[in-house]
Amino acid sequence: MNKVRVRFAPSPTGPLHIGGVRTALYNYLFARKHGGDMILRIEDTDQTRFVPGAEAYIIEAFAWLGIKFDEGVHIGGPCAPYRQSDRKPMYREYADRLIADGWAYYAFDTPEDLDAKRKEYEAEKKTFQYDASTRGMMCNSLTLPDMEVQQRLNGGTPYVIRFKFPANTEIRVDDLIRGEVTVNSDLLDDKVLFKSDGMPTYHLANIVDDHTMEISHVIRGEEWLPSAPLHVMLYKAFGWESTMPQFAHLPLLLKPDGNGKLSKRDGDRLGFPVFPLQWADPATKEVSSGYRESGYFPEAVVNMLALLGWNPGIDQELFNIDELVELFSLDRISKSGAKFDLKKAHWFNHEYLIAKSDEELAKLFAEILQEKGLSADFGYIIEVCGLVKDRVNFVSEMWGQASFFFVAPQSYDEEVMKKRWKENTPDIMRDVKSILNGLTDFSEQNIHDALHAYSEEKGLGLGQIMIPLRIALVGGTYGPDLQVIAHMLGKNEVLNRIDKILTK
RNA sequence: GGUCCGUUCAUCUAAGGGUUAGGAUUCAAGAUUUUCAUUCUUGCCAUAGGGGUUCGAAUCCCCUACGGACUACCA
Repeated sequence: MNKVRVRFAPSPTGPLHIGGVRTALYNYLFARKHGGDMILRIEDTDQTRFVPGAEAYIIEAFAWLGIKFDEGVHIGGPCAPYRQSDRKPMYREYADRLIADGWAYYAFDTPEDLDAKRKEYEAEKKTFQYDASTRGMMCNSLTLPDMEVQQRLNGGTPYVIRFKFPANTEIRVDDLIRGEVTVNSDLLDDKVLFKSDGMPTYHLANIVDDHTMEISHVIRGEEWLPSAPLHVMLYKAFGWESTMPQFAHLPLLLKPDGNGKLSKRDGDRLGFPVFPLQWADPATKEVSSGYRESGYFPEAVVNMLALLGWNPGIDQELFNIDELVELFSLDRISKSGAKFDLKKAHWFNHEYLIAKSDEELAKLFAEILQEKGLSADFGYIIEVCGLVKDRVNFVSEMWGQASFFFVAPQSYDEEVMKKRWKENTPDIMRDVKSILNGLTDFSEQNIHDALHAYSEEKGLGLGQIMIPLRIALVGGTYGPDLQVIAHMLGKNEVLNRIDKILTK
């Protein structure tokens, strides 16, 4: 087998969609698994859809995710340039070659002509297709006398170059995921390969680039399956059949609710990111959320994405990227589309969060504290993180679980107060205050022993003591062990907080 | 409309003709926790429908239904 070389080839028309990220990930895993190369190529043949910043966004997104390329626009390589607009001069000769060999022809039909034709057909409830059955009545180098064609070409009349599909031919695409797909050429239209603006279309540029870059496997989304026969025919037309890459068309990522392909709007509508990084549309200023900014760990996103449409066939679900590389294989990719599951995405992030060290989390949490204008001993923050990490899915949720470690509660959960703050509670709290005040060593053990002794002495249920005390210290009935909290806050703070709730 | 692809619990999926159809997430219950969460245990929940082939079908074939993609001088 030749060396594995795969590419991810996005269009810089906006932020990278999470489905595209998955496609890139599968390419990456496949390349690593087989010791091959992973290439980042930018397909910007449509100048009208170019969005500034999109290319940089794509590169930054992969850097964040830890998906590394061996060659590409950002790092160069033996097949440079890797941006199709920079490769523009080389495509023309390939189009000419196709024409010379009778695989393509010039077409002079204007967009208006084509539009009119389509309308005409539509009126008869038919669909117009530029193909073997209709090209004879259109304005092209097949119907015009050679001289006129030359005149038009020389005179600067706009034209496109179309692929000339042979009539009634079965075209077979061998897909690594779907098996054999056969289509009759009569169903395909004479696709434009070269546009009137001098740029190739995706189809031409793609095949030329994949060939010259010696791509061995084309792993891309299922939306490309319908044009795969054209691509196969192009390889044939160029005489590159023997080195044609193998195809693998990935199932689509679907909306979590209802049906259809996951789209940009779904994210905002359903509250989850569709993009790896936050993106502000330069034209509309509209901001779309990103996984990074939402607090997802890149490893969690990679793990989750890897399992959306592929699985290793074992019960394990948590894998780091090296394990994924080790286990990955194209034949375990499923054929049907996968719906994004927000809850499971949260779970993945939770698993990666609790696997992190308290210190790592403390670094992240310290940033949040800083934003709130709070500071604390780093050792203390580490301890807090250790206490609350298994209760959250995101670092950003830690504040909600741990604010009382840094500031006294500003309010008390009313519902809990109503239920738990009884008539005799103030008296109990006063007792508790003086008991705690009497402790010289404010250790967890001492606090525990003192409160238990008090409970027995007075014949009070622990709940009557501990829950009000918890409300005083925390603000509600949640949080880690109360003795631990009290110890960490320190005697003065504990006494102050009891005072505060008593005088409220 | 046409072409192509697809269809196992709510969701991601396992089971490459023979299992009580397995796991994970979600949800629910119980245990633990003086709180909340964690954790543990348990439970609920699926082969789209109909025909074949076969001793035997989630698995192979056909039809139907449903879903999706594509159908641009966009990728």
